[in-house]
Amino acid sequence: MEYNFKEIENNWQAYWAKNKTFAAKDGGDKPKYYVLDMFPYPSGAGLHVGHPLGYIASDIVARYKRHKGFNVLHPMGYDSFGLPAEQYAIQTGQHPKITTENNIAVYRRQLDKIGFSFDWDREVRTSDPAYYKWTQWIFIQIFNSWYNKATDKAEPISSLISEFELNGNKKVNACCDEDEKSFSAAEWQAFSEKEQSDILMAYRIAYLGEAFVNWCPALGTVLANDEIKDGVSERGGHPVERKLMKQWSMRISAYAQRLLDGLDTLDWTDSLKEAQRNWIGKSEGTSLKFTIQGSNKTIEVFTTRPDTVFGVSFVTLAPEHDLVGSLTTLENKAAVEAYVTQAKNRSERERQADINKITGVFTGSYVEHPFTGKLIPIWIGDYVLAGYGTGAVMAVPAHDSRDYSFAKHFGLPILEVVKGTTDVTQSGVEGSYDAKEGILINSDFLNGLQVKDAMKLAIQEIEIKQLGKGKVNFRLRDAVFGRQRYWGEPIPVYYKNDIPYALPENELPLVLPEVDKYLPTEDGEPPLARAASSWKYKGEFDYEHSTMPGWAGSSWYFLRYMDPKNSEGFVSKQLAGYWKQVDLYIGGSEHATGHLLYVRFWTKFLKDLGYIDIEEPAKKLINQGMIQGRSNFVYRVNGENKLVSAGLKNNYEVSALHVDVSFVNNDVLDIEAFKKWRDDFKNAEFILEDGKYICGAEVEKMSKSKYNVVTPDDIGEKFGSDTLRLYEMFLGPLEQSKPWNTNGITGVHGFLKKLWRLFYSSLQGGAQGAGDVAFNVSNDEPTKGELKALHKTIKKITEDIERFSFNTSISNFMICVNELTEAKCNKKAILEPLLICLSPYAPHIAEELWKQLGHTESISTAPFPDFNEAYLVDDSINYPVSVNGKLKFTLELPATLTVQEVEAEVMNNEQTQKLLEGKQPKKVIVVHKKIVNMVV
RNA sequence: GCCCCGGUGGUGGAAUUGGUAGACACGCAGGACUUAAAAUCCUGUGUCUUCGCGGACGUACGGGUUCAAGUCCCGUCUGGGGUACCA
Repeated sequence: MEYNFKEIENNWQAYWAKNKTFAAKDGGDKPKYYVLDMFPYPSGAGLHVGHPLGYIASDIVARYKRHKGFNVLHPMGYDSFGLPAEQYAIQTGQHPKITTENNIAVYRRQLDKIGFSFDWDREVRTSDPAYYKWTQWIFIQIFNSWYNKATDKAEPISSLISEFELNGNKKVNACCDEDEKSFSAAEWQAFSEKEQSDILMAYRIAYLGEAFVNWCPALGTVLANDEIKDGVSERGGHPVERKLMKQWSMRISAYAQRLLDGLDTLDWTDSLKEAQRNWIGKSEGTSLKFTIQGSNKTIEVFTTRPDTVFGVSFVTLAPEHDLVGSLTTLENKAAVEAYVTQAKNRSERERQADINKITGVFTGSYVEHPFTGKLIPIWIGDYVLAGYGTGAVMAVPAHDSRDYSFAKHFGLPILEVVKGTTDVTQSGVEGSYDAKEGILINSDFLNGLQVKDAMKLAIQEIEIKQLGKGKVNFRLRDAVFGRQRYWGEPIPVYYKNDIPYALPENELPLVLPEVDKYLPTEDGEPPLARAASSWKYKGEFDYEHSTMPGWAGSSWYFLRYMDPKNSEGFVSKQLAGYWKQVDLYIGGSEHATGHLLYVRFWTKFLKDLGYIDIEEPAKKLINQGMIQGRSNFVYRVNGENKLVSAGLKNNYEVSALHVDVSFVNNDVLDIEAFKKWRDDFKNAEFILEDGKYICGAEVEKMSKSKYNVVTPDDIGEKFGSDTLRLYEMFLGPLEQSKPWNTNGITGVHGFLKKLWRLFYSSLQGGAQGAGDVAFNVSNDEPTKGELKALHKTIKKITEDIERFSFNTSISNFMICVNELTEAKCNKKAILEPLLICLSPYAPHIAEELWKQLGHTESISTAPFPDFNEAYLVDDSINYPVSVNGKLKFTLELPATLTVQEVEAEVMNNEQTQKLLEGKQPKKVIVVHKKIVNMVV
């Protein structure tokens, strides 16, 4: 029987589905192991070969852990709310639900074909009302919570209300909007319901607030920062502008410190943790007040360099700063007003476009230096951001590059206060000295101190003089939570007398209503405003018209898989307690600062409220690299219907055209297929080299428009899924990005055929046809060599899986099969354990051969073979002998020899004598069982 | 600019704690089987040099540490990713 992968793979996929082979049990004696993939957005294009890369890796781990005796949870689902389906709906009028369901069906078929061991009974879809009911429920919990800094966790809003009733807000230490006024208990009682609601809103973790958002007029929606690239929307490339809008937001900033601290407990890559640290952007410094000349008002700045306070040569305010109006003197009024208007109207895009253009204007006013009393001019500049710190900076041009550029541009003084490697005040020296190293000079009481010590002392002095205090700032902003779109979870809120109320939990889910069109209304309201007039709470009160952003559903889905059918809660406490954290999470690095921050945030929140026990969603995380496409080109002679082979293109004026990679094999074009592809090439003339048309090639992103998309289906059709799985792993390290090419696929396919032949061979050796050979496995005792080959492989494979080095495992399997083929080994005692090792990688062929060996149960839970060191011990060791570190020859010596005996053997050796030419080596180094090195 | 990760044959890549660089696979060349092809099998394949034995060089580049460096340290070049006026 030949290796008929098609039949084998179909049979076993049907078997697994029918027998629910991979269903996870919610408990039992086995230790649990949770392997999770980032679930896909089901796009219309289906899966391409890049998608399964991570899924194959996680599937190998899941299957391996089952062999190792774990109760494995390995689920899959769909992040099925999203803009593409909505865009499609806008264009075609088809309901996004329909498109989404169709796309999911395609994904499912493609996934099934690859033979993943998912527990499909636990599938979740974020767009399913039974799922988003709980997304909405969690939103309500967040809405009904505030962040208590005293206990450093989220608490129910009811505890805050009680405190307000008792003591007002004087003793409350919360993460809330800045500029909250203080009030007493009596004042609280006297506030109207609307006033109370507004105050509470400033404390809620999910809150309705005014926020500058990235408004995209063309899409009629608000975009997150990570949806904007180069000032235009990532999708569609439309211009984006800054606009102040009422928006639902999440107070993720309350969790900044915990999000930062938690990173230390995680087994994630350094680069990913670093990306999150930068995003959170903690900076320690101090606030400092500058008194305005001729006034009792002050300007408060935030600085991380209080040590350089004697180097301040001006103060810069953001154009939006409150004091701008009152500080401007009469003669500067016109210039300042013009500047402020211009700066405010500059969209984010324009600001980014001319990032290096320095602009600013002098107010005409001065502040007094807090220590020297010297007068310092107040400027306005849009390099200062209104939303960060206090919206004002003390400018120290000698030691801050932005202040430096500003000072240079406007001819302001530059005072050196830190003696570093360069003196910025010297002519010819360009740029500031920003390093936090050096000795303080020109700085009164700080003179002679190191920067670090000067910082401490400066803060101390500032605090004593009550000019300000040490402070920590975070770059992390609250996340806007509303989208003016249709295809998302409705926010479960209604409005009564202009006050937002959360829906009662027993009225969930608030189902997405039908609309006539998926566009904003004429007056700019979101699509949900198009819902029938009956779509009102209690038939009377308007619902919120925004929907949730894409990250809502994905911020807790890992919990739902634990208890997917639960109708009483988002997850039961008991099952959350059983499955706990994700043990291994695999997904793309593009989610480094989006999804992976939000899911950590929600996890911490749910823990604070006692629903789950874990602080972090995923212990270990691996980013699989991107699989890039490899595009092929043909070269058309300009103005003619003539195509030139790549090697000859320099002889002509040509333009390169993308050609569908399915007509190209090893860069050779299938001319007949190509002619049929597009009518305009039907009569084209081809200029060949060596009788072939050679295409040009380039590595690019895999995309439809570049005709370089390769789907797993094609490979599966030609070589089978086991080959696809092995090949994707064989390409290189999981985390590395690499272009897809099928050049080596025959190698892994050949390996599987060779494995098959170990079981189905007449064992005549040498060249043999693929004739009809019977299953032929013997029960003979294995030889020492065969056992060594097997156990070497068990050892390597185990180590490889534990460190997620899947590409090297495949090599090791190849080596093993090569050795067994060489030894003509068809012994059950060797082949049976080998099959178990291989089954996580190539499960179909493993199941089939396992069955042929006489087993009636699936191979999937067969215990992983134990590795026995004894089989690996060699009787002799092949010592490399080198002179001055350069290898000269190798010497086979008994393993029992001691270091001294090895040295003696080497020295007495003929070849050594020849090399030394009678001289004595200065030194001989023998590393036992490793190497011998002589120094001469 | 800053932060992170890389740079090894014609190609993908291996070398886990410093210890025989190039495993495994592709490609290429030659050969066997075949009327032929496919499939399969065998041999060779880092570069230079030599008829050959062999020798020299070799992990982006320049230094250093070490008996020994792809691996550790310093500097430079270069590719990829993240981030961007965050005071």
